[in-house]
Amino acid sequence: MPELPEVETTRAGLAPHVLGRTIRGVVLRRADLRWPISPEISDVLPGQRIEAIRRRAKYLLIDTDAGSALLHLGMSGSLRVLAPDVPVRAHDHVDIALDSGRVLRFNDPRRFGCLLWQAPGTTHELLRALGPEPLDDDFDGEYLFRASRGRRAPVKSVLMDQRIVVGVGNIYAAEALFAAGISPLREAGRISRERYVRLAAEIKRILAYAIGRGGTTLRDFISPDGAPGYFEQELSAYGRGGQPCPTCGTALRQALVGQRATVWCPRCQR
DNA sequence: CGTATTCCCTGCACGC
DNA sequence: TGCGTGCAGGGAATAC
Repeated sequence: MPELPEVETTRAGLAPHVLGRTIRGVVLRRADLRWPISPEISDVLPGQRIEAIRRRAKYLLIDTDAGSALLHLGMSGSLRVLAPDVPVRAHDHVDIALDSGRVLRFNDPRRFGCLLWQAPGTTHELLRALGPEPLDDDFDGEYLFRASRGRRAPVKSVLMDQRIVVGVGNIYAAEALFAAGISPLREAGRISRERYVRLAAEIKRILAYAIGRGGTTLRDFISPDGAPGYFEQELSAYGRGGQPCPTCGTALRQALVGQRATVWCPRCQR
């Protein structure tokens, strides 16, 4: 389940292997992902040089002068740089062969991911309405406070709304709310500026920490075992429903919020 | 407009 | 052992 930290570590791990490389060819084994893979991936990419690899929200952008590949890992996607003779496995949908002799391979069992095309100088429709990056300076408590005025939805749903802020998925929403002492059920429009300042700070802290951890697991990006793990041991709330709160020992509660499994401490989070 | 719900897909953890 | 069932989840699409 790639969340923002996993996407960022993927970007950073790929960069030294793909920057400045020319694409030799593309092999498409299966095109029906979330949406059909754009034809430009096969038709335009070969022969192009990779000028940059960027991240926006949980999307990766691989830039060339002819346009950009826009890729989302969905819930189960992974990108690895491999020697050309590494056998193809189940769900290896796309290979992008590089002039280094290596292959950039996209695997996605559940096919919730996508691989689309963004023309030069344009912004893809999927990226247009996105909110700020949580680690950028324009995202802070004051911003969250203003963006949430009048919103009656639970704060967790608002945090996970990509138009408000990108890249805060189920895991990190749960962890940040726990760290900030805010109940995920609380009406977003009724939370004080002060508490949003704390929440924004916790979001930044936890994401930055996870990116730092991801970086260490991804050092060996070429190995077949390149999948980044989360710091599962270190999660305080996510996936721990029924277990004692790490702070006060009260049993953590679990319920659906916006159709997402949600865990919180009824004592520490108000 | 904001909010709630549904759906896409496969692997895995269960229980019998 | 093997099957069926339910769940997980990002986020667009749809329904209110």
